[in-house]
Amino acid sequence: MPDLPQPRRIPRQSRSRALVDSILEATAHVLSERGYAGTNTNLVAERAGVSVGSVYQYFPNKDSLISALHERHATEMHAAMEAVLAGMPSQGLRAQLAAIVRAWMAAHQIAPELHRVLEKEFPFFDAPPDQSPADQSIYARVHQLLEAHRDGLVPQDLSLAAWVVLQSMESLIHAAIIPPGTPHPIEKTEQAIIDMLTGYLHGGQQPDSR
Amino acid sequence: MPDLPQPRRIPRQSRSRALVDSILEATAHVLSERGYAGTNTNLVAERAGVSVGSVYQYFPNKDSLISALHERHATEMHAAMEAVLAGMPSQGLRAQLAAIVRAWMAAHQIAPELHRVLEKEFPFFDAPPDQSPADQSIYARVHQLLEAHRDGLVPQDLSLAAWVVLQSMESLIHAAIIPPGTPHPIEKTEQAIIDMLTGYLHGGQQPDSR
Amino acid sequence: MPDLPQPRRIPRQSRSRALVDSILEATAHVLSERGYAGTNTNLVAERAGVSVGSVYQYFPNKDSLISALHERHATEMHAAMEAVLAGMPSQGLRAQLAAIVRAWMAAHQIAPELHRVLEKEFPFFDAPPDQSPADQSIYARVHQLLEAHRDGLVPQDLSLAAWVVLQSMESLIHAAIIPPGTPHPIEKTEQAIIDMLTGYLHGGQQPDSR
Amino acid sequence: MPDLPQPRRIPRQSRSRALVDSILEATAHVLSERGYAGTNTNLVAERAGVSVGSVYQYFPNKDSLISALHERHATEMHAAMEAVLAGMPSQGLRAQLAAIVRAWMAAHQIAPELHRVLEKEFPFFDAPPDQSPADQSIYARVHQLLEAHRDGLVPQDLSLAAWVVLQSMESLIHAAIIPPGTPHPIEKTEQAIIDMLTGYLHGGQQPDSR
DNA sequence: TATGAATGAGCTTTCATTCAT
DNA sequence: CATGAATGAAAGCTCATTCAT
Repeated sequence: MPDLPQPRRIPRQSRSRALVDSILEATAHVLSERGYAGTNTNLVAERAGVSVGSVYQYFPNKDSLISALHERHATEMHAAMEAVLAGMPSQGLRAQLAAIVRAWMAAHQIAPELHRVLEKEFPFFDAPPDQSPADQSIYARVHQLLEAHRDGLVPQDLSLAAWVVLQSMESLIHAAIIPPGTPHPIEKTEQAIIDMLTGYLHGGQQPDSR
Repeated sequence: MPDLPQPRRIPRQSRSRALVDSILEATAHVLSERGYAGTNTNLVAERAGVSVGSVYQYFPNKDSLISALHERHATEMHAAMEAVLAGMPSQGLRAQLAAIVRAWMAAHQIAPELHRVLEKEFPFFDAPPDQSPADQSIYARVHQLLEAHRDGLVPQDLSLAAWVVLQSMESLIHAAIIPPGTPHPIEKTEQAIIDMLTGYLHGGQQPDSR
Repeated sequence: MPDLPQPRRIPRQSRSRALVDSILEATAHVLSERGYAGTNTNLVAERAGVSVGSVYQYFPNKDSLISALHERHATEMHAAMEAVLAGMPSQGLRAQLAAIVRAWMAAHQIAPELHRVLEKEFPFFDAPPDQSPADQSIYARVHQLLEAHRDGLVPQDLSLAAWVVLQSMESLIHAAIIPPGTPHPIEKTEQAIIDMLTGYLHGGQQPDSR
Repeated sequence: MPDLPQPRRIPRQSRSRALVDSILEATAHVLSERGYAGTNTNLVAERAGVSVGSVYQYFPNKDSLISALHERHATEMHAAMEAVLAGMPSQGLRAQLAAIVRAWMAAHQIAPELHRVLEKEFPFFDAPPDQSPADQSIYARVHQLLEAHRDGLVPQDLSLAAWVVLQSMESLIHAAIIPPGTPHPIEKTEQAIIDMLTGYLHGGQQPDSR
């Protein structure tokens, strides 16, 4: 399990691209429906309508499938974030964070079972999650966001603040969405997440905040 | 697999108790060193110095080992929390939360690898985490803590607030400690976690918060 | 599997006798309800209300349990035969065979599932069935019966005839009773068995033999 | 375990066919030499010169191996019966039954140990023997035989008669051949079986039937 | 004698991975 | 490149049997 989940060959031809996509799609399906323990490469191949051999043409091993799925998810989250921010260029940090939280919550609600598997079962592959390019981009973007509003922030170490914001945002969203999910109304939970982030970032300078 | 974590027989004699403990200890060791995928019942038995049969005398299956380990961890965290709070009866909420965070951080630093496996690889058994009695106790205690300081709190729904506080506290601690851990100094991270919780609970009512 | 199913010690004390009986009874129950594959010594011991160790006090191994059960059954069948014949001292062979068939059919109908297991799963232990004392007695009695009516018999080799009669009688009764049993009414089947035996033994000389 | 005997995939290519055959052959060998208890899938695979995986490619589980063997045997017996009858189109029932008995006796003498296992150890899988297509065909053929000679028969219910004839014929042949076998000369036993069947069917009114 | 915790060989079955076609 | 039959290591779990108490 030491080799990194790098696709064996970078597929550029559209046919290969489609193949990779359908394999990934199949992986997501099987993973959602049967969990990690119930997922195996033959099943994925069958579901994708290709042979096992073809799966191994593009993915060095079973775990790389999940790795790729995780990266795809991170990429989608990054895109969602960019899309949302592009639509609200010069607004306040609170509004921007709120928009991100809402967008991510919405995105996760589409396939909660898959995200459960991805979140709960993925990390155990030795792949350090921070190696993911998409994760890096997300981090960078949040960092940039904080810098843009540096003046109003309580935390001074923006790297640390970005890390804290991202970690708690992600884990709260996951906890809220992933089965069994929040015991509370989803909108209230969403608001609480936003409040928490804002409280941290803007938190203390208010004189009445004891 | 829905009703696992019940030991096959309730061990009352000290010999049985010791056996169960050594099996659990062995599980923790093997899990830490080899991860879930590399852990198997024969290995655990060997490490515990007993036969596989004995393992199955007390645990219905492999997963129940991890279940039990998880419960043990939750129980320890609950105890740590109680111990810390007992030593500071009538202090402010911030101080109390800070104490809990520090105690838990310290506790997790003892066997970070084990916690990585427990946190990251355990949840994939369908066992809903909320079924755990120890987890319930922890939640109840935090809820009680918030109630005792209800007057100074911004969030009004204390159930929700307890859920948010617990989720973010736990996930941030895990993210900080579990390999690869924070890229930031541990004390600063710790402080940031405390700030976040306090910011949420005491923080953001300010309309001018931009 | 080479050692013969001889009880370790011949129990003479009444307490031992009762123990052996309850173990045998438990074996019969478990065997009936779960089949050979589902039967194990611990289950039998539990059902009998004794410890496994006690089972091994009286039976050298698992198979000897079934052996003993088989022997018990054969003994019962022998007794039933003797009882029936004792009540009809000087009647015709046909009537006597008919009485035996009816008695055995009735006896087998009490616990068909157990007999299924006994008949179908027992023979596979290397114990040669003819070693059984009770089986020997049954054979001897049938042989004696034929001798008593030697004059009216077509077959001249009475040893062979006794073997044929016993084999077909037993197998037809088993086939009739053991699930799924005959597809025909039990009385008609019973009559057919009697007809077959009589047809063989009396062959053709009786014009009234229908 | 109710619907076993279906091979996982229907082998059409000659290579697969050969594989299935060699696995079955290996099963027969191992079963003959070591009995059911001593038979395991790894042994079968080894003997067949294939890997365990290949065994499971064509047979869903261990028991289905024996199921298949049983069906193969029934098919062979059916074929033997047809072959024999084809060679004696318009002869008397007695002659035809005699021919079948002789053919089956001969067939069983080839691998008595295997038949012992098949007959004695097989039925304990819940597979109802009557489900077997080959068994059905055999029954149908015997029924047809009786119908063709209906006029000379004492039994009027031909279904019942066919059942009785088949049951006793098979069980007597098995008892004669399967170790430890008859204590009587094989030819005399064979003749006795034929006499029994004829005695039942013709009731003995034929004075020439000795 | 009775107990039942402990043993551990051994079995069935799965599935990631390969490679001849 | 694609295929999918074949591989075989490996793992979970059972249960007949023992023996210290």
